[in-house]
Amino acid sequence: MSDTRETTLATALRERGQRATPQRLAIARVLTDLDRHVTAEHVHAEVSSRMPGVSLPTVYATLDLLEELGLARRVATEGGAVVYDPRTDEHHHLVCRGCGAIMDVDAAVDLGDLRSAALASGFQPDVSQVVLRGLCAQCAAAPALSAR
Amino acid sequence: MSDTRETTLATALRERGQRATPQRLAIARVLTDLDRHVTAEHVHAEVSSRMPGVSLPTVYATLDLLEELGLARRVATEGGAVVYDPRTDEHHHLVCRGCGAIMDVDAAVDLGDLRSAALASGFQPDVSQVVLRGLCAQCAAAPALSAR
DNA sequence: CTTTTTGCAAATGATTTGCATTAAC
DNA sequence: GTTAATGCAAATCATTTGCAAAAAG
Repeated sequence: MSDTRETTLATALRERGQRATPQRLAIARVLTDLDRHVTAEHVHAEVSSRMPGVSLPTVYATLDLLEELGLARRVATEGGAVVYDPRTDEHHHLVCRGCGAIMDVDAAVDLGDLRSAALASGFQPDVSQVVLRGLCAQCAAAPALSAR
Repeated sequence: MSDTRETTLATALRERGQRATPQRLAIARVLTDLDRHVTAEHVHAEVSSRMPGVSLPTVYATLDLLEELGLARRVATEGGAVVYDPRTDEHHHLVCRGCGAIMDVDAAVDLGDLRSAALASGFQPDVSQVVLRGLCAQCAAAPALSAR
């Protein structure tokens, strides 16, 4: 099944006139294997253990590419941290202001009115993203740890 | 009325054992005067024209402080840009993937289910934020300009 | 063969930090 | 007088860029 996935990526790349390099396939696989929110450094560390020599610039470029292809989503927290999310289905995020953890939430949010308002102003929305900031269970229980 | 606002800020600061310095008051005033999404550099430029000598680190520190006090909101776009928003009422954002512009949208979004799901997992949400990515009217009209 | 992609090293740019001086309270 | 806040310069950190060498198609 991972072969299928890789073939899919390889095909998608070739259709765009781009090349299915082993680095790109490895990075894509790492992203789905880790299956959580990861930074570029994170991906680099993991891919390096599997395929030594892959450079950080290549990781950044490939993550951008995967986002363009819709195989990953870039998530920015208000804190400024940027992570990549292997889940591409519509879901939302909780960001803890204490420890910075980012968690998925599966709950439906009706953005109909918002999209209508956007369209009315001439804006053409594609992706949407909802972020709830607050305290995660651990940080709420131990407020001292999250004090500045 | 701006005096009232400054007094409010000064009072809030003193209650926290912090000092109402002229720099802080000036930065807060600049934020409300500009009344749009601004970067720290932006604020620095404007405050410098009114009160030469204010340093960038002070601007950063003060913007953090204002956010803590609930007088400004930090908004991070997936592109990585960080801006401060003087509006503290609940509203949402449109981010153009062509030119990077950030616009406000006033439309109600019912986050009830999302908040419930968050609470159910032990997370205590406070601020919420919805971001819609897409193309603004200008970038949609002139796609060549936003091509990579 | 041709063109893209890579890795390296260096550049960039935003934000933060250390520390002595200054200013609030 | 005490303590917090400022300005400066330097440090840090993530991300991007230029370019020659390597690899994909």
